[in-house]
This record gives sequence, structure tokens and C-alpha cells, in this order.
Amino acid sequence: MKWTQQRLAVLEALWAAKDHITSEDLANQLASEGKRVGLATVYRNLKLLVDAGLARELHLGDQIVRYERNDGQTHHDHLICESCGETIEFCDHEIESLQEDLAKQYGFSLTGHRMYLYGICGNCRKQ
Amino acid sequence: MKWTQQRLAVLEALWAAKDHITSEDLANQLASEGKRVGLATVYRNLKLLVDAGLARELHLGDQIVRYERNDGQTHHDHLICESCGETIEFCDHEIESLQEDLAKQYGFSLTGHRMYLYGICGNCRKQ
DNA sequence: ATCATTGCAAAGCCTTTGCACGCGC
DNA sequence: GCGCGTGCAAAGGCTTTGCAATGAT
Repeated sequence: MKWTQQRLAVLEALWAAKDHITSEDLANQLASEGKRVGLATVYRNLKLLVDAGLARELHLGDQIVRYERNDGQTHHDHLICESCGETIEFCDHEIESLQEDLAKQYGFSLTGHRMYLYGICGNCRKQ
Repeated sequence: MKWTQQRLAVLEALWAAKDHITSEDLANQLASEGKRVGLATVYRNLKLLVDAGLARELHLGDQIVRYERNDGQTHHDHLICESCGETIEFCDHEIESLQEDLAKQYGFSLTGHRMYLYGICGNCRKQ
């Protein structure tokens, strides 16, 4: 894997993004920084970064694919405000242990999971 | 909402499908039964059925949108075998109650969730 | 009779691919 | 210099839409 400046730029943008980001937004972000990286290259590199374990692909429930950095350690799930779109990342070991139990009941060995909680955040409820 | 024969056909096919089904598969299924329903009509009706609460749209983690019947009562989550694709539906109140707690901790009022557990089923592990 | 619904084909959107050029090693 | 990586534009899937014709009530 060659570390071309485009690939680095994609990685850095992904690392800098506070929220989960779409391919297009990432490309726009790069463009706004004056870095010209073709959209196809963004797509290609996001895929590669996922394969390399440096990024993670998210499907939050709509059809839009988003990416986030993957530092390889912080597994987490998502709590999403349906009103303002704020997303909170969390990790709950108690739930995860129940998931393990449940899979075992069905004879499955668990390899992973995705959990998305949807709700209305405190701020939005006040308005 | 008019109950045209096409709409009924889509609904019936969805009801009959044992597994979660894609728009295209559903269209093929109809075609194989000799019912000629345009693909656009399938798409339009699946959307409408979701709005009407008769169907549910699933995003199992790939980019493929699948549908399942929604009888309005049986909320459930999915346990998916990554090897053979078998999916098991389950509902675990203990996990759901923990989800509620967790949302509350973050000031959210929970409106829903999606949970997908991925693993290898007993059969596939034997092979 | 009226208006929602359909079918078809065209258009849209996002994503991937082919190919010649350029850059990292 | 070699070969991977890039950019561009074209092609690909899947989904939606425009429009005239059809069908449900």
C-alpha cells in the first residue's frame, strides 16, 4: 500500500471528521481545504482503508453509507437523535454480554453486531 | 388507498416470503407466478406499504434494502449467519430494557432501535 | 366520471470501472 | 523503471419520475 498524498488526505480527513461522514462530504471537505482529490479516488481509498482496518463503514438505517475512523480498539454503538441527527457513541458491556448469551442460545457463535438506538435528544425535546 | 390487483399482489408476495426480500426478488417472484407487475410499481408499493405500517424496511448491514411484513405487533431483531445467510428473528426484553436505560442516561427518549447480531450458526460451524 | 395507480422508458443518483498518465518506491 | 495509484469520463446498478393510458370506486 503506497502512501500517496491523496490516500493520506482521505485518511486525515476521516480522522479529523468529528461525525460519521459520507464519501461525498469527505470529498467536499478535501476540496474546501484546497486538496484536489477525485471522487473516484475517495471511494477507492475509503474502501481500502476499511479493508486495512483503518476505517469502518456504517449503515445508520437510511440508505446512506457513512464512514468513521477505526482505531481498532474502540468498538461502539450509536444513539441517534431523529430530530437533529446528533449521534452519540456508546459501549455497554452488559448489553453485549446479553447478546452473547442470546446468540449462544441459538447455537451461534457471535462475530459482531450492530446496534442503533433511535430517539429524541434532550435538546430537541425542549423545543 | 385503492386495492389494485398489483398492490395486493405485492402485499401477498411480501406476506408469503419467509425471508426478508429485496424489491427485485419480489418482482421476480411475482413474475414467476405469472403476475405481471412493473418493477416501478413494486418499488412504489413497497414504499407505500411501509408508510401504511404493513411492511418494514430492513438494512442488514450491506447496501441492500430488504423488506419484511409488519404485522404491527411482533417487533424483533435479527441474528444473521455470516456463512449461510440464515436469519433468526428474536426479541429480548432484557436487552431492550437496558437500551431504554442507556438512552435515558444520555437524556434521550427512545423511539426505536435496530439490532443485528452477526455470527456463525451451528450448522455452518460443523462443516 | 373521477382520480389514484400503472407501465414504460427516461432520468437520477451514487458508485464502480477502463484507460492513459503520473507518482511513489 | 516498474507498477500501483490517480483522474476523468463513461458505464453500471438500483431507484425514482414523467406521462399517457388504465382501472377502482
